[in-house]
Amino acid sequence: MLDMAMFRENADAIRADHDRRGIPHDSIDEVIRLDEEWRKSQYDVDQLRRRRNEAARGIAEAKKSGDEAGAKAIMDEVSTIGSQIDDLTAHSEECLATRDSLRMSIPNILHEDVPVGEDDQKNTLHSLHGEKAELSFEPRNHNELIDMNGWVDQARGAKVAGSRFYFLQGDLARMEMALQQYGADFLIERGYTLIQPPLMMNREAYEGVTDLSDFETVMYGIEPDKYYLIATSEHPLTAMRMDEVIEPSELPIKMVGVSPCFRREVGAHGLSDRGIWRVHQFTKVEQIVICDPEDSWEHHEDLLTNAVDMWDSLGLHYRVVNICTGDMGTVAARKYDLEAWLPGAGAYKEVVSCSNCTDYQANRLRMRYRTSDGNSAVHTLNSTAIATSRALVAIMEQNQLEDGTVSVPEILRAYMGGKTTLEPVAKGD
RNA sequence: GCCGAGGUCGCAUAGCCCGGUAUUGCGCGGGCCUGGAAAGCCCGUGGGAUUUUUCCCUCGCGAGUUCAAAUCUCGCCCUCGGCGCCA
Repeated sequence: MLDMAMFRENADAIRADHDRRGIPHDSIDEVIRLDEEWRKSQYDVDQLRRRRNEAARGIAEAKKSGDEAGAKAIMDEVSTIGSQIDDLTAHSEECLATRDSLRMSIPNILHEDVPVGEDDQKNTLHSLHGEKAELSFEPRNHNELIDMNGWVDQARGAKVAGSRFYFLQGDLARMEMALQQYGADFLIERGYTLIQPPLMMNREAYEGVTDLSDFETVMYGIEPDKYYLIATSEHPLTAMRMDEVIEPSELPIKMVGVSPCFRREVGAHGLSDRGIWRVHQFTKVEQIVICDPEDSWEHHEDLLTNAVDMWDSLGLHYRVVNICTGDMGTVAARKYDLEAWLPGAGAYKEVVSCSNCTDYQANRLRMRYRTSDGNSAVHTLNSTAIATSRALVAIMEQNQLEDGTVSVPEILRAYMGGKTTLEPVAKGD
């Protein structure tokens, strides 16, 4: 959510940003109008309250000096002021609530270097890492590999839960755990604190970190307890300091979260999504930074560097893209994606997303730090390190051998008892 | 789940019984003092509006009683302690 000061003092900057995104200004103008109306009616409410407070002091004064008749006179005079205040307050509060729910839907101000374009086709190449392996055979896609090796049981996942749920089995499950462990260790060594968050959040905290439409399309709600299953550990880790004033000496706060992630994936269908590429549940190792606004662009580059170093260390081929205006979403001011090469699919596909959300989440969360000039919103950043399901797909497709087995990236072998190849699950009998 | 005690400004604390302007300490910022510093003293320290001077809000959340609620009443949330259950 943008700071209200931005609408009052620099609305043209928001309008210019909407122009770059190709969206109309209506909401901005409406926020400004509602703000003016709120200020006007709130002023009237304040004046009435002022009269009430003065009367209350007068009554107290009169009673103290034993002037019961005087006290009674003032009481009669202001007997209806309470209901007047109630009426006016209702209107004032309505303006404020409407203003802010509209403000919640207005996206963050983009960084000036974000390329302009209407959809993901206009994302620009930032860098290319590793190279496409020359295979002497026709590559299989990961869906074929998991089937022929028995690494994922999709049919039974659907039976006990629903479509896009799955049982991860054998060596692939073991590598999934190795990826979690490796990803966490990698970031712990770079000074990040390992955090295992709650897997459910309440509505208020959740509204602080995400686009409101996500409640319909992304998050699972838990009834009757009114909790939401987290879609990523970014959400609880970022909301962790909600309603707090952070001492500057604590900044930057660097955390690595490891957790299961739950996503409804409403509306996602299609051949390209078969297998475990797009599923309702996976594990993710996530980087989170909460910092001084001065430093956030530097931290954004650091997060990207961490992701790049980690994916390089896995020996994978991928590219980094600079996300364009039309592909950006509401919360981030700038975003890089890592897209891994999938030879079976013949395409680069998203495996990491690295965002600077500037003060957008912090404003919603009322998350500030102390400055010599009052309290001020912090900046929040997040980046995937490893989303295990997608990393597994990238490793399977890039490291596949002619017989359908998969070589284990060297760096992971120590986490898998020295295993060098993923082998088929033994057919039970 | 049951019983008890709690939740007050960044932290800590007083006020609650008996309704009438949010207390004090620490921390932090500014000023005075100093060759410089420490100490000491003074001012400030949450959110909002504003005609820049003042006003309004804020004592876990919400409702009620009242001219007036941190204070009284009811409901809820959370924390701590004890008991019960339990991987």
